[in-house]
Amino acid sequence: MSVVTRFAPSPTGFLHIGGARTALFSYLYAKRFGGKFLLRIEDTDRERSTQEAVDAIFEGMAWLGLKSDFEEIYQTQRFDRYAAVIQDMLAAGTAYHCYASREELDAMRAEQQARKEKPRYDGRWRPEPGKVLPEPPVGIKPVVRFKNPQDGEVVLDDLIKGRIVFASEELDDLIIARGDGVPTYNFCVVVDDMDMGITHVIRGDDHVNNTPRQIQMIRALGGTPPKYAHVSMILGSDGAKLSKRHGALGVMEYRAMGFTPDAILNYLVRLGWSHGDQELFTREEMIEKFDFDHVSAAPARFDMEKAYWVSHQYLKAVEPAVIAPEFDWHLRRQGVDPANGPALEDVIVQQRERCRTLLEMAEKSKFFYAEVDAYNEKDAAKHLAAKAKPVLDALIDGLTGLAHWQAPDIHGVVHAVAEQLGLKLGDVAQPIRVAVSGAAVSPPIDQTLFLLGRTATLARLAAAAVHAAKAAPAS
RNA sequence: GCUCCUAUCGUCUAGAGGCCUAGGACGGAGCCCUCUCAAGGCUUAAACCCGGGUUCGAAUCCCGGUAGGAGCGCCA
Repeated sequence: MSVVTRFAPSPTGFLHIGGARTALFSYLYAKRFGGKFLLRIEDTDRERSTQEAVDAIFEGMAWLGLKSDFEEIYQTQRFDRYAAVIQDMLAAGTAYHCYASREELDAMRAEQQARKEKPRYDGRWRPEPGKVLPEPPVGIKPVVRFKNPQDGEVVLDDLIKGRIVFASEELDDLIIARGDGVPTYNFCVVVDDMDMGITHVIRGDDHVNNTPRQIQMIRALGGTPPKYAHVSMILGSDGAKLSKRHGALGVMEYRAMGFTPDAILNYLVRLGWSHGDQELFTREEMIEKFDFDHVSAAPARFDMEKAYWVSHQYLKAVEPAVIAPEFDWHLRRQGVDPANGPALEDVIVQQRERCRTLLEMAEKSKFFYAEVDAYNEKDAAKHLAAKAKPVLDALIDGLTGLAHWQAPDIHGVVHAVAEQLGLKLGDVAQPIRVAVSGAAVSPPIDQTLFLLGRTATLARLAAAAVHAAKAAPAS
């Protein structure tokens, strides 16, 4: 049987990092076995579901490159099917009407908690042989409850957590259709997973306690339960649960931070999963090697430092052309036009070993595409003081006459100036850096000038010379 | 409260009874290299939650604590 997995978010917010990891695991597992992966929108709660959230989820999945093998499915478009199944269950006696009001149920739960019991439905409308049910009150629309078998136990052989056994009597009769007829989550999931031939349900471990009831429903419907893998959640770096108030970020925010999709995926796949000592995986390797045997059952903390390291490894390893579009996106976001300067690929090659993210790279590369509007104060004070004037003049002189604007030739001029003035290379290179980039950090100076081009270089050196001439003599 | 889950360096993890003097990676510290920042190379500190068992032998198996977490809706 071919593997079919699904990612089934409810559209109540952006695609967060934990959801992205669950989606990734589902995707990888399906691909590993040549199966299918599908995306299903669980939007039965119309109060909380929004179109913006649906769009945000699609956007996040698309950016990560986790493509569904089918057209997206919306539960709200399957109401007819759910209604038919509920009718069947009512007819078969595996579900029943319950007329208890919300107030009645609230009171029941309050009493149970006062008695230090687990709050649960007490079965007051559950039909049993020989039991006399109350007369249905008029004017009340009943909910439909699943009649959960109360004998024996339900065994869940979880691919990550191992065997978990639940006593059936712990499972109360959950509502599968509201008073207005709208079906509920636990029921829709069961019907959908059966209808769609889902073989492996991979989801957050906040669902383990739902699983035995879902298994019971599947059995009541005559189906065979799929395999389950409950993935632990991701914690913040302080070990606290990630929430909207506390550090929970949508995947698109990681884009804004300068991560590439592959880097995020690589970081996430190693969060809770391992393959020996291997840290870096291409997408193909992830697919080839991912398995649940090595997924940790314990929650893991999101470590930004390690994520940055993974990001850096990707920037250094990947073909520059692959990340050029994303780099372009960041430069434009920084307000510069990438057309006004050297080819992005060339800049990437020079910058990537000193940048952990594309955001950082864009910030450090702006000067290639826009004028330097202000010098870093400290750097200018140090390197563009009066004593820099002769250095800059000599450089302008040497570079103006340069026959070929190539890195080795530029390198030659810089060395010659240093020698001629009896200075160390750094004493020449640093004033140039500040002059052309505005600050004292840049790629190797010959590469920097080569990429910047002769015209811009000379103009910026000249401006710096003016600045140095006006500067107070070095103390 | 009840049910369920989890527990190895600060963090992510390797570990399937002897290969463990507990390995790798991030981060930290130090040194080397160096035109800046990096990158790179080398070195280094750092962990089996506690207590009982089982066994010739336990990080690994069992039991009990402890500490975290999840769930207990006409939410998903």
